[in-house]
Amino acid sequence: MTDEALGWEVLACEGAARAGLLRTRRGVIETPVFMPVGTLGTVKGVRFEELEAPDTDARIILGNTYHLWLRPGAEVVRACGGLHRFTGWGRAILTDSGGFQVFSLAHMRKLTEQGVEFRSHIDGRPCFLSPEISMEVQAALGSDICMAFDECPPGQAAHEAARASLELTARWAGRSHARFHDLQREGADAGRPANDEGNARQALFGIVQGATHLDLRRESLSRTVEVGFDGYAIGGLSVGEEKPVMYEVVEAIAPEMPADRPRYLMGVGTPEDLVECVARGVDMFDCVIPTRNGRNGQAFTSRGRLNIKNARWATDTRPLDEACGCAVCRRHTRAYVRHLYAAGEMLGAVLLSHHNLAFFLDTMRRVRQAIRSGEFTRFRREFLVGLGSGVE
RNA sequence: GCAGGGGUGGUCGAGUGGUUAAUGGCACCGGGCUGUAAACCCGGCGGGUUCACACCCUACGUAGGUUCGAAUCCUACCCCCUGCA
Repeated sequence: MTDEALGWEVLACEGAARAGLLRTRRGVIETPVFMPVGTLGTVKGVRFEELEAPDTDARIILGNTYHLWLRPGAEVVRACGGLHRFTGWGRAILTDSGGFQVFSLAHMRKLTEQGVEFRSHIDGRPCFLSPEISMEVQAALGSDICMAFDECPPGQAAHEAARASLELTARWAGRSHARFHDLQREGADAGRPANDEGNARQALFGIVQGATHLDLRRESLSRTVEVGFDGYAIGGLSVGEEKPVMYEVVEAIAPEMPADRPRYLMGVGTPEDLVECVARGVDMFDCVIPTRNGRNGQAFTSRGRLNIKNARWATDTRPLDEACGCAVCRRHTRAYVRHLYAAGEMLGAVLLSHHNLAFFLDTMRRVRQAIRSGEFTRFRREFLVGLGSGVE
């Protein structure tokens, strides 16, 4: 077992922005990177072939502990050889720990020091998730990057509540770390690549909380770093706080995160958020927006958002985004996609999801290239102007 | 021809004397969605004036009538469906 689960190298910086290489046991990932969300072992509406195609070329996707734990169950995935073999996705996978569900399912869970008791959103039966169980599930899934089990408080959490939450998250970070490394030593990791010469273990990221309170964020950061992780994430943003506040927190905290580790901003964001947070020092992102909004009829374009449901596109024979070279934009018109969507045809949602992911991933490619060539400042300015120009 | 049933807003369909511009569904129009309880949720939806409160028109097959008041009751007519001839 190699000591380092991940390789991390910064290739270029511009201001706080950095372009780097993240070496996982399943391939090299150029950063800044956007990770499509595939909660249940599927990036909804998009086949793996399409995620691997040049116009998209996703190098790493997400899976979710909570959802896969409930269905089909960790042991089913383990019995099938881990999440990669189970799904047929051979590139890297990062699994979230279930911490976000502590927030998103807040009204149907009970929080204790030991862990969280959820009522299953599927059938209502009680299910207990803890740092240890989350690590066990993630080992069974065999993801390449695991996340510590955290508590994600609402963005508006007051100082006192945010402190209590942060401290619980810090204790859970220690427990996650301990159980994770025991499991690695025990060989519980179901996802070791067949051709893995280095016999690399899974990686584990810690999560910084503290809501919008910078003193708490700094404290959370130092306590998380104290535990020692392969990478560090900012959690608990884009969960109800105002956008300028989110940018402030990222701007203050990201540059203070260990420079020799990747920095991951969880759950963010819109195209604008990606560029703005890269500018503030973030390397990794994930968000459901491109797929969820795609399924709900919205296309992201270089000129802003386009609601395909709008009557104005009924006979528009242009692609979703005239500046986009994705497979959908090369072949289909707004009129056709709108027709599919209006008719309730699943292909409408599929095409929008594909385009949105291609747009997000292409944006990140351009971001990386801009940083490497020292033109990120200009890129950022022009990109934002483009987004604000409006779809005609 | 006789008997019975029925004609309601873009559409299907409630409503059988008084908060009825008229319940619902669909269609249509618009908005939202940030570590996915989401192919979901919310709003609008006769016309006109008004920023708005509000007001004015026009509406339940057609034309009359009864009534303080009618989509609802009465009469005639038109049309549709079912059964019998």
